[in-house]
Amino acid sequence: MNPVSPARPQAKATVDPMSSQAAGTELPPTIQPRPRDAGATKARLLRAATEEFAEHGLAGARVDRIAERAGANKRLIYVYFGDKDRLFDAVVDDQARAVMAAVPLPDGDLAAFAAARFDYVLANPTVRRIAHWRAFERTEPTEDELAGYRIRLEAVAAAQREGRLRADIPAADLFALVMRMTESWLAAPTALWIVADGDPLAPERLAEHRQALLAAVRSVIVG
Amino acid sequence: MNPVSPARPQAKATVDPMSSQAAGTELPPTIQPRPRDAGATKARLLRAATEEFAEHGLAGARVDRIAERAGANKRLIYVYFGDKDRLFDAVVDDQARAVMAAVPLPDGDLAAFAAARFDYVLANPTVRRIAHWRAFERTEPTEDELAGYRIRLEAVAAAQREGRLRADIPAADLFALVMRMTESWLAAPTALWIVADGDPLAPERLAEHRQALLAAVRSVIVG
DNA sequence: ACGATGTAACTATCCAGTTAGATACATCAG
DNA sequence: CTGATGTATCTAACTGGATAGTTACATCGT
Repeated sequence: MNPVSPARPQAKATVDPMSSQAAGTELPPTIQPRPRDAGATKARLLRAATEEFAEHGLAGARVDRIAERAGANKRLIYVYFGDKDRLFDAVVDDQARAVMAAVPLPDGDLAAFAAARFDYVLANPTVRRIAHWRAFERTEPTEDELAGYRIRLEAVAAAQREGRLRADIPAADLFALVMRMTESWLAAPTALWIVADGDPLAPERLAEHRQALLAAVRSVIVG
Repeated sequence: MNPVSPARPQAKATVDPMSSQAAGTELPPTIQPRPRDAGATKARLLRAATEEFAEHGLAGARVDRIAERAGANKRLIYVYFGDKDRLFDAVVDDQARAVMAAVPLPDGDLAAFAAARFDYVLANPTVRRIAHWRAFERTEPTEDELAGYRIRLEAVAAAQREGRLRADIPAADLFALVMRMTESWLAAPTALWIVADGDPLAPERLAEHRQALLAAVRSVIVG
């Protein structure tokens, strides 16, 4: 690759920001060298990547920006995660696992599920953005994710058999409908938000929508 | 503009692919020069851009690929549309206008609206992808779009006043819910599709979901 | 002294946007 | 009808800046 570049000595002394007896008056003002902690650094990188990917998507995200946000060196991304794509996968898996854990489907109670999911997505906006970008850029769900959906679908089917949920709609369709409904306000087109005047994200407005959402879900699930 | 370029004679003869008495045996084998038609070229570019942006988003789309898909020269994108961003805007506007025209909300009949929207999105997959990418990358709805939503919202509100739609949910919320429901199957996570076995896009399956969707919408809109 | 952790500088590639034309077609002068 | 001239349409090749990924070291903890 780079056959002609034999060492570059003493370059160090000229730029080392740590050397205390540096020539100038420039005593480095409390640049703590940060205690080394691979786990913490990796976690900071994952967090930074989550924000960056949420904002810009896979293609729009910049590896340099991720390193900067994490206050870590770019190289570490390649050490810990491999490359940009696998970092994205790591972020996606992490987010998917977090939602699955935070929003269960107790006893196939889709109304409770809808409420929990609305609250979670409201509190964690990145989840929705990551999920959507993932759906477009890449596919390949993880085994964890499949298992999560399998459990939820079985819970819905059981509740249908026991008459607690309407049975004239397939379990998957019913679940997909309700899941989608939970995002209807937060994912609504900007134009709709503008036309429906008032701040769409004001706490009272969100509370009002939450009630509307739950009323609608209740209507759907009983038939 | 071009102060130092006085005429440019006979350069032509050296490369003219049309000159029938060209030296070599290389008779250009039916490379039709394509009749010049600015409108058609522009339309081909817009169509190609729509596909490219739908597949890759704004950041992921490649201007060179768009030109190639259109069978046109890259330069023409800059002549006709300005730059990549404005080409994206053109695509978004075009798609938004198309959906607005194709999916009306007659008399605030949300069930009919849901059916029409489901059918349209099914037949035009790019619309959904473009809309989603737009929501993330850029905002700024057009005046046409605002007007479209205003009309639809008023139709819903009117139907609510006349008792044809439930009135305990704000018009905007009800509309957002129904609109979102129409995409629940097509936008469902891959994992859900896999877990609910069978081909999710098979005609019979789609017909089944369509029925489920309409049943659910009917439940929602009456209360 | 050795592996794990960290850093700055570098490179090869890609890609949006530009330059400098070339070709088709219309119109008009002779 | 004929060639000259202007204009809209189209093209290949280039450029400068950005960006993913690498190299060659440095330093810490043990």
